Amino acid sequence: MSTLSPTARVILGLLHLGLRTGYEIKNTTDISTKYFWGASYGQIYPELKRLEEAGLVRSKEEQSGAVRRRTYTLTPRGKRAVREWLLEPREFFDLRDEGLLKLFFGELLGHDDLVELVRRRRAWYELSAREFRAIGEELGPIDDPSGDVLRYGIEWMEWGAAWFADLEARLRSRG
Amino acid sequence: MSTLSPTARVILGLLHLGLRTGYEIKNTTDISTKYFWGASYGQIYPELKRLEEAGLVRSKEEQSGAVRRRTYTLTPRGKRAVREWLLEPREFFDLRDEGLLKLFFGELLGHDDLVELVRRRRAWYELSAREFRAIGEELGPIDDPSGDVLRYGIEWMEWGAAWFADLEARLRSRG
DNA sequence: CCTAGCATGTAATACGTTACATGATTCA
DNA sequence: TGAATCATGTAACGTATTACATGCTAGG
Repeated sequence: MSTLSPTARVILGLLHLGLRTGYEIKNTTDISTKYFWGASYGQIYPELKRLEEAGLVRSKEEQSGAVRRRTYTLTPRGKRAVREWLLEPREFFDLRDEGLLKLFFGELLGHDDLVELVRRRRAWYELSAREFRAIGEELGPIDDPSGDVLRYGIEWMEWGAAWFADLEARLRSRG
Repeated sequence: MSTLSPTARVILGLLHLGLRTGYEIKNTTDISTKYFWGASYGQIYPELKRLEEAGLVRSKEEQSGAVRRRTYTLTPRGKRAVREWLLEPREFFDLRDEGLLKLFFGELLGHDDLVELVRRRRAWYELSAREFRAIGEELGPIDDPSGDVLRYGIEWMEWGAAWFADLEARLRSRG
């Protein structure tokens, strides 16, 4: 991996884009990177603390009324760390896909149960495609790389739905 | 998830297919499920112990010459647990894809570095497709669901290569 | 007044990899 | 004889989720 912890990568990137608090970071990941790079409060807040100790971010306690919040900004070293990370030529990739695992063991299932498994997976791709399209419609057209990521998500899900629809048809005819 | 731990799922499934030792399980996952459901020795051996305590597997110490090995078989309860798991209508899905995360932050990169990121990813899809095809050629035609998983892997990688080739072309023309 | 949202944080627990330790056997 | 492969296992460490605890504010 990188010297930056997994959660640090998404935190620093989002701070670079202008986000300011742990809460904002969590909300943003939940509607954007969640599908390929999740982050939870239990990682975000401790990580922000560690990043400040390491000198990559600086924080300021803000008091607007009785609401206390801590806003973060990148230090020059933090910005450099983001750029260096983005330029590293190795990318971590990890997938845990229980649907594929069940399909791998599909010969342990009867024909109907196998078809049902495949049908359910097709439906899941279709649902995800719809969800991603809804996000796209809410955000409007995005002409930058983050828009490409969303388009990738939509088209991947559409491709997967078609692939599993085809498998489903083949299994039914094998029936 | 399921009541079965993640690693228990692949272990029990492989025992059901006839594998017998922790070592065999590790070797098999390394050339098959690794890409979507990994397992390491540090999980496999302790998990086999736990599964025996739970009564899902039974083990036997075998001594052929001076080689000591412990072979495992499923108990009736173990077989039932596998079937129940396969029939559960929920599948866990988790992805950590650093390439997509970097692309998401692509506006922080200059044009050439962004194109290079996309080019590298296309190359990674192509390499993976080749690797999966090589596995397929080594194993020969497989007319069961595990063969479908391999075909899915190959075609997904081919699709991804094409998708990123297209993005690369669009980025170059945006130049 | 009550609910949703803003906002921060920790503790318990689960899950995972890596590196290390050990030793036999097979085959070139 | 030396490398690869068979074979089992643990310790240290990193990373993650979940649930919980706390309290303010805005709007219906």
